[in-house]
Amino acid sequence: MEYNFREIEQKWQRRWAEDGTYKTTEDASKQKFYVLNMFPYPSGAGLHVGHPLGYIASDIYARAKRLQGYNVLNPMGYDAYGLPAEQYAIQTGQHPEVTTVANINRYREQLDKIGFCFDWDREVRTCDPQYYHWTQWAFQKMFASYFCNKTQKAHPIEQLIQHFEQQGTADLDVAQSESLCFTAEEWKAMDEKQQSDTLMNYRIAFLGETMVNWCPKLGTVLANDEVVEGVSVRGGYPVEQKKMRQWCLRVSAYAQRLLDGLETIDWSDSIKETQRNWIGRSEGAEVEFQIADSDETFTIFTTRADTMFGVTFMVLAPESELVEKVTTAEQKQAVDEYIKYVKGRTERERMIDHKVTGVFTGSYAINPFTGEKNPIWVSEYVLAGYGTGAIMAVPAHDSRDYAFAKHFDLPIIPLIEGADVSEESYDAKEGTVCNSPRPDVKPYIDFSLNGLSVKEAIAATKKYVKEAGIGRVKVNYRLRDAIFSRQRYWGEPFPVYYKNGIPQMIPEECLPIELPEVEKFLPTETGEPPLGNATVWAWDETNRKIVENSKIDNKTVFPIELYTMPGFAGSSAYYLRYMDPHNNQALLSPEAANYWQNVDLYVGGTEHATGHLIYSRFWNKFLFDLGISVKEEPFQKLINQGMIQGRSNFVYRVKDTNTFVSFDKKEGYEVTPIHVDVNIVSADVLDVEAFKQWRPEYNNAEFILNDEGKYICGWAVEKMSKSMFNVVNPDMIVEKFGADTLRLYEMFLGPVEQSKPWDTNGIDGCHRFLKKLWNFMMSDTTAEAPSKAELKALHTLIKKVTGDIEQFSYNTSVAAFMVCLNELTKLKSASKDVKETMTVLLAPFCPHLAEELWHQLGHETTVCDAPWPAFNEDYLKEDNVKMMVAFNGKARFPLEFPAGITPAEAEKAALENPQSAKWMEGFTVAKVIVVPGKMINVVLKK
RNA sequence: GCGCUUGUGGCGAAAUUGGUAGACGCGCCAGACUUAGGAUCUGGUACUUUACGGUGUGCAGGUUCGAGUCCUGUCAGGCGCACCA
Repeated sequence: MEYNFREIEQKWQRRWAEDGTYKTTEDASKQKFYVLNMFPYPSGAGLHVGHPLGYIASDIYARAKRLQGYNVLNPMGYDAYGLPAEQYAIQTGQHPEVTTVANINRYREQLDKIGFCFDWDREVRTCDPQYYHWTQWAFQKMFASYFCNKTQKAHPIEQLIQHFEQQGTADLDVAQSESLCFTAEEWKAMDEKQQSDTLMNYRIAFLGETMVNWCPKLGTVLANDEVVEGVSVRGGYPVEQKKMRQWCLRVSAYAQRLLDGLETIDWSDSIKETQRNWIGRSEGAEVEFQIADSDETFTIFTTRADTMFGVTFMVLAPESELVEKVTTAEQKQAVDEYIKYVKGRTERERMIDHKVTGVFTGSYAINPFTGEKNPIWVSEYVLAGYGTGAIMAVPAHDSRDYAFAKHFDLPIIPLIEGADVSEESYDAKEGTVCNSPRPDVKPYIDFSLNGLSVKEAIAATKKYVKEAGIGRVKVNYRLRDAIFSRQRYWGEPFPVYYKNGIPQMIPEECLPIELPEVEKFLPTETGEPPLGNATVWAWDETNRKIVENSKIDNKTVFPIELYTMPGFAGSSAYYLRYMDPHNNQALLSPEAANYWQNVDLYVGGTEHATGHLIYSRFWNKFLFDLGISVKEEPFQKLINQGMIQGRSNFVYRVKDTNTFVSFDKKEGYEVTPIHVDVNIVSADVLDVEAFKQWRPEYNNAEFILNDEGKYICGWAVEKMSKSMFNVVNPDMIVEKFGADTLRLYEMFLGPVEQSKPWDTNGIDGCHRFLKKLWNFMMSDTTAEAPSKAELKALHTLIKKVTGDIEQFSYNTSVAAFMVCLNELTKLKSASKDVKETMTVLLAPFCPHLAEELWHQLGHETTVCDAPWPAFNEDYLKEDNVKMMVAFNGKARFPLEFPAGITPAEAEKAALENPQSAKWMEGFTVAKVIVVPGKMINVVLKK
């Protein structure tokens, strides 16, 4: 009987769907295991062979875990809100929902053909009101919370209000946009609007006036991770900085917890490091400087408190509010011109060339350690958004300050013994401090750092600064608050309306607020976001429902927020929703949360390292503070699958002709390489007839073939994309070889984590293996107990596959299957036990085939519920052991010993062997090292 | 510049604690069966050498009886961050 994969795969896919084989329910008698893939954005192009790589790996893992007795949750869904559908809508008028649903259906069809064990009953779509109900709900909870630095967690905003009523801002240690100072009386005296504005300074979801990445071409703001090198990730359009009133999430409040949490999770070092980088913790000190001839002071942040004696000037960020205050009348014109120049420079220009520019303000600051007057400058190299937007410059020990000092001819004072700063600054944090204070200068204060190491000096200075009351120890983070509004249509609407300019939350019971219909998906003529086109988008406060805009009277009917939420809103807590996807009373029930806890294994690409994976962790921590999520970290183990690149093929057109020359004959011709569809090329040999049909202009193409009469194509590894004609579609592979072959081959290609080019050529080997396996399994079966040799081959496989499952080393598992099958075929094995065990081991990799074989072997139940085979070490033990006898580390000859021989006996036998005499001639034996089961090394001396 | 990561045949790649480098597959070579082969099966295949042998895991050192693996330095590719004080 032939291996008819089409019939087998169709049959079992249908049966699994009918029987609900992969439906998962909470089962307290079993240990849970939650496997999750990053859910896809359903793009119009459909899946290519690269997309399922991670899904296959996690599917194998999920299936193996189920066989090992776990209750496995393996859901799938769609990140359905996104820009491409909206752009398509703008161009064609097609509603994004229509496009999205069509794309989802196509994805589902393609996914179904590969035989995943997803529980589709738990599918979620971020654009479904039943789903975004809880996105809106979480936003409202963040609005109603603030973050306390002492408890390091979120609390209800009412607690903060109470604090204000009792003592104003006294004794307050909370996450905030800016440091405010008012008394309880002042708080009580505020009107409603003032109180609302004040609370925005503390809420976790808040309305803030911030500099945003504005993309004029897309007509929306973008998050930092959506902008690369000054252009948008999607579309590559220029992005500029603009001050706007936006919804923001106070992600920065969680910076320390986001950092600490990394220690508890099982992620790759590189991705953890990327996150640490992104969070950017730096420990330092804030020090206050008095402005000379003025009552004003200002604060700088430094990580090099030890360099206080080397400060020769101060620098303010051009955006700093201090600039105006300190600029003298004589310098005003120069400063204004400079500010104008900086504003004219785009973010991109500033990033590309680091020009040394700046201007003197005319004022001086008094160094609290030396008493010297340091000139205050303004320069674009100081960033307004980090620290205090002001620095003390120590040119001897900071390369940027050094460049600035050299350019403007400012003094440079070295502070480390032996540091040569004539050519460049000495930035290293090591060495012995000197010149602090300088020996030739009368000390200004009774404090010296001379003779200390840099580390000691930093600590000593911090201590002094704190005690003298001129500053404080401070930790700064690079992590910014997330901008949470987008000026788009296709996203979650905010459950917010505006009552006399004060944002109000739509009552929780009225959620979800559904996305309104609009005529046009573009911004309105007045520049409002697309939701400004909606005609039914007003909140009737008394009747608690959405009504026509025409009814807005700002007494009982109010306008609703026109912004929508960004892409990461819906993807931040989707893993929680899978636990209880149909619950319309809560995001999820406490029962579901307690059973499934968090994701045990998360699989996805590295591109989300600083976006989704930060936002999700933040979101989960917030829900954890609320007691909704039961684990502090959402994803315990993370595997990042590599990208599959395309392997493009080229034909070579001879210049000015319609003649194409074979790759191996093109020497001597002037040719233009042209991308050719890889689907009409097999093993780099072009299907000439198909090529003629491919494009009308090639109908009459002529070919210069090679000596074998073939047209050979050139090739290159490139990104898999339509324009390169190198997209390989999984459906085509499934059609030709079957899903099980595709699954096996994708794993056999190499380590899951590694990026690699797709090469259809190698797939034959995997397909051949399955055919051979089929023939072996379908041959006559006996009930006889397997022989020793059979058991050895089998248990070698059990050991290898069981170990590989945990390691994600599936390429070596496939190789082990091949070796095992070869062994068993040679042994003419026909034992039913052996066949059954192999079938179970195969089930995670090739579920359709395994299921068919399982039933052919006489089982009625699904192979998914079979027990995972137990490994027995005894079967691997040999009667005889071959050990290599080596002299001075060089392997010379193998020698056979009975199993269980002692090292001493082996040593004796090796030395007495006649073959050894030849090597030992003229030498004496210095020592003998026996590596049991492997090697006997005889160390010789002259 | 800083951080992470990877360098092994013609190709994709294997190699528990240092212990016969190159498993397995592709490709290639030879053979078998075939009217035929882009089917199937068998054997071979790191390089070099007629052979004995010699050389081999980016490069240069080191530790060791023994190094792909450990240490030091260095080069190259990939990724991330980047005027963060």
